[in-house]
Amino acid sequence: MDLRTLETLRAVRSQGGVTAAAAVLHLTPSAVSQQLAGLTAEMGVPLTERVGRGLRLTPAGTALADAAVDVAVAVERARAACQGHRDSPVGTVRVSAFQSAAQLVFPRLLDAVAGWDGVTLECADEDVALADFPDLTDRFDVVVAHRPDGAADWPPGVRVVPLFREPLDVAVSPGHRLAGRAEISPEELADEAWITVREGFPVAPVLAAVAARSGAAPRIAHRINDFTVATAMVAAGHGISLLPRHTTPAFPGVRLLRLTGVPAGRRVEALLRPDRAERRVVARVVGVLTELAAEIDHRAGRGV
Amino acid sequence: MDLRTLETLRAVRSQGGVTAAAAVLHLTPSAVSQQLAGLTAEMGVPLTERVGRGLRLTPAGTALADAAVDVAVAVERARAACQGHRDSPVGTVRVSAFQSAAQLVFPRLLDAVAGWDGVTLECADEDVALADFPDLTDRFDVVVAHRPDGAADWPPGVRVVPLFREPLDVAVSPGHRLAGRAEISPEELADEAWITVREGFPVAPVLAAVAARSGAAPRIAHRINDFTVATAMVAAGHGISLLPRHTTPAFPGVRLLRLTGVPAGRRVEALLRPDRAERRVVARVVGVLTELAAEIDHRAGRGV
DNA sequence: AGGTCCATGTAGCCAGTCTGCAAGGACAGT
DNA sequence: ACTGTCCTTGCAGACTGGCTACATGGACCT
Repeated sequence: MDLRTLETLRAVRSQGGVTAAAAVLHLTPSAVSQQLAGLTAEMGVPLTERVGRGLRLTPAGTALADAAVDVAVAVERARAACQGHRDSPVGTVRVSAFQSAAQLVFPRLLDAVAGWDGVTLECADEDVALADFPDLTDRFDVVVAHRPDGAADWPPGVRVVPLFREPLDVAVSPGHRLAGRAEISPEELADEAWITVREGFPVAPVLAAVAARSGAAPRIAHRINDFTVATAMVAAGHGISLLPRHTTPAFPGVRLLRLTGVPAGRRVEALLRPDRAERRVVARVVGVLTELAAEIDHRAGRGV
Repeated sequence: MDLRTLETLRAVRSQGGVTAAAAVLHLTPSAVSQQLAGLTAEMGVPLTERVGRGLRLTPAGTALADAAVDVAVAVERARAACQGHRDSPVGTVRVSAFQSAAQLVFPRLLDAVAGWDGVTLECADEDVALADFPDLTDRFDVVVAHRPDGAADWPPGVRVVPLFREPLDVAVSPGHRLAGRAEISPEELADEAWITVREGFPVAPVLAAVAARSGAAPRIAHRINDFTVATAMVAAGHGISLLPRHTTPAFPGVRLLRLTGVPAGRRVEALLRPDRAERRVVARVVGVLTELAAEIDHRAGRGV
C-alpha cells in the first residue's frame, strides 16, 4: 500500500490500460503490472479483470481508486501545510493549453512567473478532442481547455476553474459579399462553404447549432484545427469560419462579424486533478491565470 | 514523502523523541533519524528542533503531522473501501485494557471473535496513568481506558468510543463497623484508612472529591493499583477502598456500600487512533466491545 | 569531571523495485 | 482458418533505497 502504487492504480483507470498508464508514469508496462499484482495480493481482492486484450478495474478496484484520490489530496494538503511555514511556494508546474489560448496566455504567464524564485513553468500546447481533455490532467498540473456553450460538464473527479467565456464570430475575407456587415444572422449563411475543426473538437457543435438555425446542413469545405491556418485560409477567400473573437490572430483584412439570434461561444477553463490542485505553487499559477482571464474579459467588454 | 515516513513523524511527535518512536515502530533510532532528515530535505523546512538532549517538532513539523493524520485516515478508508468488496473483514487487532476491564472483557471478546475466520485478536493488559492512555494508541488498535467522573476530556486527535459508566462503591471488610450498611455518606468516612491507587491513576481524583466532602484530607494507608490485591487487603481488614462496582472481583465477605450525596464513578471508554479506527476489523471489534458494554450496563440496571 | 542518555552521522548489507526479454491470449485482416 | 499485431504477464538480473550496527558529538545530572 504505497502512494506510488495508488497513483499507478489511478493511472490505469484513467488511461484505460497498463501500457498507457506506464507511458504516463514513465515506467515499463511490466513495472505497472507488478505493482498491480502486489496491490491485489495485499488487498486480497481482485482489482482488475481482463476484458479482451485490455484491462478494466473491478468494482473493488474502482472503489480503491476513488479512495486513492482522497489519499492523494490529503498528501498534497499535508505538503501544502508544510510549505505554508515556508516563505513562498516553490516547485515546477506543468501547464498545457490548446493552441489559441496558449498563444494568448503563455507569454504573459511566463512574464508573471519570471520574478518568482524557485518556480519553474513548463508549458506545452496540447489540442485534443473534447473528451480527451480530462485525461491530460494526468500529465499536466494545469490543463487549459475549452468547451462549447451547451456542452456537457466535465466528468466528476476533475477540478474546474472557469477562466473566461469567448464569443465565436463569423470570419470572412475582405472580398466576401458580407464583408461590410457588422452583424449577421444564421439564416444568411445557408450556402456558405465552411472551414471548421476536426470532428469531436470543441467548437464543432457550435457550427452545428448555427447551421441548424439556417435550416440546412453546413457545407464543410475544409477541416483545419489550427486557427492561425484557418484564418489564413479565410483571408485568402477559401471559405468562412467560426472563430473565437479574442484569440483569433490579427490577420490583415479578415473581418469578424457578430452572430445574432444564436448564442455562439466557448468557455475556457482550467482543468486540474484534485491532488495537483492542492499544491500551493499550482494554486498560485492558477491564481495568475484567473487574473489574466479577468483582464481578457474586461478588455473585451465582457464579451457578448 | 512516504506513508511510513509520515507515520514515523507522528510517532516522534506522540512519543516525544527519536528513541521512543523507534521503539514503537520497531526500528532503530538511526533509521528514524534518517527518515526525519530525508523528510526535512524534501519539505525544505526544518521539521524538528533540538531541545535539551531531546527533540521537538517545529510548527511546520506539527502542521505536517496533523495533516499526516488525515493521510493515514484516507489510506485506511481506502483499504476499507476495498475490503468492503470482500466477504468479511480480516486481520489482526491489538487490544489493550486496564486490569479490571481486561478481566471482564477479554474472555468474552475472545469468545465472540473465536468464530471469525481470519481475525486474530492480540490482547494485552496495560494499566497506566491517566495521561498516558492516549499514547498507548500508538501500540494498540483499541485501548480500553478509564477516566474518573469530571476528569478532563481526552486530548484531540484520539477517537473515543464510550463503553459504560461504572459507579465506585466503598468496599469494607465483613468485620468493619459499617459492614451492615447498604449506603454510606462521605461524612461518615472521615477517619477511615484508605487503600487507593498510585498518584495520577484514574480513580485517585474521585477519592479526593469524596474526601473533600468529608472535610478532612483522606488518610491513605496503602497505594495498590491492582484491584484484586486491593480487594484482598480490604477483606483482611487493612483498610477501606473505593472500588468499581461491576469489575471488583468477587471476594468472600467484602461488602460494597453505595455512596450517597456525591457522584462517584468512572467512565470506561475505548480509545483509538483515527486511522486505526477506519480499519473494518477494528470497527467490528469495537462493535462487539460496545455490545458487551451494553450488556454490562443492562445487567447492572444502568448503574446509579 | 565523569557518567549517562539522546540524537546523528557512516559503512555495509539486504530487500524491494525497475528494466529487458520472452511467453501467452485476444482481436483483426487476409 | 491462419497469421500478424497488440496487450498483459511472468522471469532473471541490476540497482536504488532503507535499515542495522557501530561510532561520534552534545547536553543533562551527580
